[in-house]
Amino acid sequence: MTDAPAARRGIPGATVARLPVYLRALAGLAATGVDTVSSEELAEAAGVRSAKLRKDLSYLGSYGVRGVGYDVVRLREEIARELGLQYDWSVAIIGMGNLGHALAAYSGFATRGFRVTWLVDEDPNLVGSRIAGLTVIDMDALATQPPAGLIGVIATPPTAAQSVADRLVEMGVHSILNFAPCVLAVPDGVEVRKVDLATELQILAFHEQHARAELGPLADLAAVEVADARQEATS
Amino acid sequence: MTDAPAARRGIPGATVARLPVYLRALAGLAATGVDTVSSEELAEAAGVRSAKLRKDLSYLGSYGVRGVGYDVVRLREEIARELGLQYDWSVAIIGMGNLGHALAAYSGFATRGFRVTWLVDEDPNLVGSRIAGLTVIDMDALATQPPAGLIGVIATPPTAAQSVADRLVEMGVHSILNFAPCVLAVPDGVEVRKVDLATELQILAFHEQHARAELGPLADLAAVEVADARQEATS
DNA sequence: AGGCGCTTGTGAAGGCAGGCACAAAGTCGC
DNA sequence: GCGACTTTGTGCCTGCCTTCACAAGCGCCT
Ligand SMILES: NC(=O)c1ccc[n+]([C@@H]2O[C@H](COP(=O)([O-])OP(=O)(O)OC[C@H]3O[C@@H](n4cnc5c(N)ncnc54)[C@H](O)[C@@H]3O)[C@@H](O)[C@H]2O)c1
Ligand SMILES: NC(=O)c1ccc[n+]([C@@H]2O[C@H](COP(=O)([O-])OP(=O)(O)OC[C@H]3O[C@@H](n4cnc5c(N)ncnc54)[C@H](O)[C@@H]3O)[C@@H](O)[C@H]2O)c1
Repeated sequence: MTDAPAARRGIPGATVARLPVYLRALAGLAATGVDTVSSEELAEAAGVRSAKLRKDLSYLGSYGVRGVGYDVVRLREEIARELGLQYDWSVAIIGMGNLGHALAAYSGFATRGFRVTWLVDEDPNLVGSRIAGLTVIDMDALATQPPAGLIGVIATPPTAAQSVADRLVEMGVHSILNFAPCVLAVPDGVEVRKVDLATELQILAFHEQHARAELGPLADLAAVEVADARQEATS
Repeated sequence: MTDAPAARRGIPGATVARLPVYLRALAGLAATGVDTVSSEELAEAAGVRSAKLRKDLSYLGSYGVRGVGYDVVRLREEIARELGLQYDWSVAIIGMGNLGHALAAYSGFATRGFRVTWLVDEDPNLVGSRIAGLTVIDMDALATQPPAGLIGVIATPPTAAQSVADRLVEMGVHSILNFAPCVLAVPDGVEVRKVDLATELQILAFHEQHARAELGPLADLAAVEVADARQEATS
């Protein structure tokens, strides 16, 4: 914006998704006292190719020095600024079941520019109780003070996820992280990202099955066969 | 393979990643008694464009009927088979902390072709205890019976993740789901997928910042400013 | 039995992302 | 002060993914 002349709009989505990885790699390097890093070294730490890394960083501007590399501290600041981490973003977790509890107790948020500010549930037994130093409230209470820039984390059962999302959108939230295994319909301008365990495992199962098929055409499928014998064998 | 003449190799990765979503949408439709669905309807339920859906399904073969649509039951079977879900895959969760507990207690696995079979930790206080009906063991015990087709889920702190991954690879595992925020180095042929909270939030923060910038050039940044006043204001 | 309308499956085109390779640019040593 | 070495930034090319658009195919209705 006004204070970032080099930051042109239109950073590719794929690049944005990798910036946090670079940021973490840089944090690791900084912790070991390194103060300058080449694209080759940083790429190695981030698990990408160096050409890709350089192209990604070039979208932020020219913060490298040819023949030397990147200044670790400087690059961290630039990436963090690009991601908007110069602010502490508020996070509301909706649904304080097994997963919600684990998330609330997780310390990894605070260390990275995020502050869990609200814990929400609809269960009367939970509302009012204290978890990880916060008092659980209900959606109505959250709606009374909807801060701009709030990020909503949905950890309710899938059946409730859409209605929760609707209420969040209603109160002006336009960034949602969804743990419920379902598709959320939201208006344009609202960004939903999903974390889906079952999907990830199924993708792994696909690769596992194919890796196996390649090792041997009829390799023994040691995975437990499904108990209920299926009648139609072939089709 | 032998019983699937239509299943040609080389399904694009992007398509594989969407198949689980289609599968879930189909399950929802089947539950409501629908027995035939058009690409338009299914695409709507899955949150994608109908053309994309049709192209994705075409990689599996021609299971649709022109002028009618797809048979819900049949399509579910075909997708499930392609993903390798005719088997129950064994899952080992390594690291029984906050997250590991939540995962072990999660019922969403079993219902989708996955069976949590081993819970692993190195903490002597945890090894031997029972969680969600299973006895926690250590890595050595897991290594004595490494079943082919095992999927490893890493839920340890990031510092331990690489060594855990190494041991899993050693015992023949080549599908890993990593919850620890770090990059894992593995040999070719081993598939690692990561679930990374902090990354997802940071990506959301990026979009949040830009959505805000578009609404008004100098819109009020209501997000709490970082407490430690930063000396260098602009650059 | 034949036409009509609906939906699939897919060729073609456009866009985006990844990788290669090298010129530009800056540093270090002498 | 200059040359040689190192590393960045980027133009180009290749391949994958997405979207469009339509012909082929199927069932239903008359
Ligand atoms: N637990 C896991 O490891 C895990 C893993 C992957 C995905 N998930 C998904 O995460 C979600 C939560 O999982 P969980 O195990 O914590 O479930 P849970 O049943 O333990 O907790 C759900 C919580 O949401 C609350 N809730 C329900 N409707 C609500 C509403 N309308 N508004 C506010 N709160 C509401 C309930 O009171 C309950 O406390 C589920 O969708 C699940 O599929 C969980
Ligand atoms: N809790 C969350 O909500 C959450 C969210 C996102 C990411 N994560 C990540 O998931 C991981 C686990 O988080 P957590 O909150 O459960 O941590 P935790 O500290 O509660 O649990 C870690 C567990 O791993 C075990 N462990 C450590 N080293 C081990 C080894 N070498 N072999 C086997 N077990 C070992 C420990 O004994 C402990 O029980 C962390 O990397 C964390 O960053 C957690």
